[in-house]
Amino acid sequence: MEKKRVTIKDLARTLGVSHSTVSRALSRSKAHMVSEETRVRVKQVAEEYSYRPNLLAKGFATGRTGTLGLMAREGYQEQAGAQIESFLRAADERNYRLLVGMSAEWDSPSPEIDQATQMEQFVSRGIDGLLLQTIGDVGEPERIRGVVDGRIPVVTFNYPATGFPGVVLDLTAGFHRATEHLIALGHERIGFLGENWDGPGQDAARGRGYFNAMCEHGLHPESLPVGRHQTESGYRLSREVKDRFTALLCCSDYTAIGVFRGLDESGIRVPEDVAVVGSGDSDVSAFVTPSLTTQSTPIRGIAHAAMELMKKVIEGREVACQVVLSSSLIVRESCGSAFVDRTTTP
Amino acid sequence: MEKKRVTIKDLARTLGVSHSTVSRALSRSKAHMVSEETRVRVKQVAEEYSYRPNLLAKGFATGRTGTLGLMAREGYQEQAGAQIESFLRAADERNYRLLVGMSAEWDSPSPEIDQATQMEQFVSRGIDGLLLQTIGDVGEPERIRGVVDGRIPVVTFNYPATGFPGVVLDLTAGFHRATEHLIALGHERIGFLGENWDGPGQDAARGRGYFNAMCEHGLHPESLPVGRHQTESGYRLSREVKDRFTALLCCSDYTAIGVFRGLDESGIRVPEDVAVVGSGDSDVSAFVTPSLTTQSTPIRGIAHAAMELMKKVIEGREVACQVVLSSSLIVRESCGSAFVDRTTTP
DNA sequence: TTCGGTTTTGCAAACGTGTGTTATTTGGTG
DNA sequence: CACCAAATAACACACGTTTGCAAAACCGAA
Repeated sequence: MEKKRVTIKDLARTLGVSHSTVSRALSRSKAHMVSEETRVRVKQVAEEYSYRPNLLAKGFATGRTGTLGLMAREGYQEQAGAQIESFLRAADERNYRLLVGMSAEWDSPSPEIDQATQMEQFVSRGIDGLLLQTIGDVGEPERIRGVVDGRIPVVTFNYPATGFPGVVLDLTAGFHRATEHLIALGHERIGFLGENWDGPGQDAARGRGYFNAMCEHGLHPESLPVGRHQTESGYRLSREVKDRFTALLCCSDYTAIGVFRGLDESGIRVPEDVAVVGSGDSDVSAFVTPSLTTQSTPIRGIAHAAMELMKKVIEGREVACQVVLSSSLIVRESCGSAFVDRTTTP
Repeated sequence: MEKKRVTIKDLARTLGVSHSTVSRALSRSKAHMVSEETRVRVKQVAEEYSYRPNLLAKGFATGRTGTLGLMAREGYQEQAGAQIESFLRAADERNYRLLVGMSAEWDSPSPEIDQATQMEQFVSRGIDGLLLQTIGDVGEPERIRGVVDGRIPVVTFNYPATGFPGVVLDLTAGFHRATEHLIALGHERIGFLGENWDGPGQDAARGRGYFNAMCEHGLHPESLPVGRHQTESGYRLSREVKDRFTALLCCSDYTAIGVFRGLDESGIRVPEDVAVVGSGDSDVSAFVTPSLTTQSTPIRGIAHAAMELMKKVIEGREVACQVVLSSSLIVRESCGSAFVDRTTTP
């Protein structure tokens, strides 16, 4: 262990030139050209000695590291992972490495480093930009500013933060559409399994779509807060509400699967007795029984859009625009298809 | 943008001391103590000017960065993400940051950077150690050695690589047990949905357990290779094999869910007609109908074990041991429980 | 040959921090 | 007061790379 790596100076010595020449030969700087002859000579020797630049030193000297920070939020067990995966791919394709952090929100078992500290560490490590999963709570933009302080570009995703460029999925419109879909099918008692719509977060964004659609049709909206473990929460809630609703909107496909189970155990059929809508269009949603009508959330699209935005911001071609991606409703079996009269008050 | 950060020299200037004194005051080096008085003075001024050390420079100077590299394998859509998440937590708890990379295996849409290049970039960026998801193919240890060359500690997970310390889950024993469970329930025609058992990879490790158990009971093992998208593959395969088997072992819970759907559409009931076993014990597995008998794969345990091992290796207290974690079988509904005579040849 | 201009190369400083060596101060004791 | 040891601070260099500036080499033309 601890073998010494070949440096630019080593190459210079064996080549009999100065180390600055070697540096220039390897990194095609426009000013101060190096002759074609020495360039090939340098490259050949570098290859021969299998020279690998010390990117730490390089970043230190230039101020750019080719590394981006990704701060994700914990919470959605499966989704968070898939999202990180998408970002990894998107970054990779643009030749960026990713320093990944995740801030715990709920039941953190040990005293972990808080988000601000983590972000500061990222900045101190010389990231070229920060991809930040926002949750849209009050004071969030100020908090970000406090840490980053305009030193490095930030691109947010999941929720807009005023003053920062970001990518946002129009969950509100998506759930508005989903709710109207249910209403068009004749449903009136429609429940929303998610946090209340006047708070921050993604669930609330969905909730507002639901809330608006309900109000527009003179229906009474009602939310049932979902806890940490989505599938289990869906199960539990569905057993609690039983026959109070003819349709349930879930903020995650996994919640919907929990609902399936809970209703099944109560002898309630989906979609005949109760319609269920999910969100996420995860791999399984097409294959559960009944297959799940769900709001698509294009996590790859988000990652790509965020990376493109980041590139623009780094190059100074963009300052604070919001890229809004729309989500579509994927209709499958879990809501039925025919119009059914479900009026209970004769 | 591009605001200048406060450096150690700035502090030294305002304090009227040398920068080395400031450095020593902030990083309690054992030799060359600094007086308690100046220490508090320095700390106070550092706080006042909200000094943040340049970790890039620090890493450059010391050779240690407090960053670990995590090279994951793409493939298991949901699982890869969850695994990264577990590692993030485990690293965070030990005050390490994570540079994460993921190597594409199958249908990479664009010419991405290959694994070796990525690993070299990680090393060049000065990681203190590499957490490497191995797949156990031939020549893997040599390839790793070629890149890392004994310069930084490596801890593998998922599959042993000779010469490297690692954490491995005993999938073989797990599937051996699962197979025996099915045999004990009276099954004889048991199919394995996964790559063949003589190849590399996790599926094969599971397959060997299946293979051995079958042979030990004089039964004929058969594998059906699963493609990229697990849920869909489970669906497709289950429709192809129809009534050739009375039990199916899946390498992922999601494959099992696909199987559920496929069998259901063919009018085959689970578990009455066909028993199904999954792997992963994902959140949904307890809530699908029927709930899934599955092999637990403690991804958090793997992450924690790998991090503990990494710490030991970095400190030089360990060289090349393999930590073997065992997986248990979680029995639920999808295999039935009573012994049923399923002999078809009268 | 000498000159001017262009291309190529070398020198040296800089980036921020850590640390070995040396110089200074401090404090106690004879 | 003088002296020595211990504690503390300063000086200087190192880490590997980039880059502005100056020097050198080259080349063609007067």
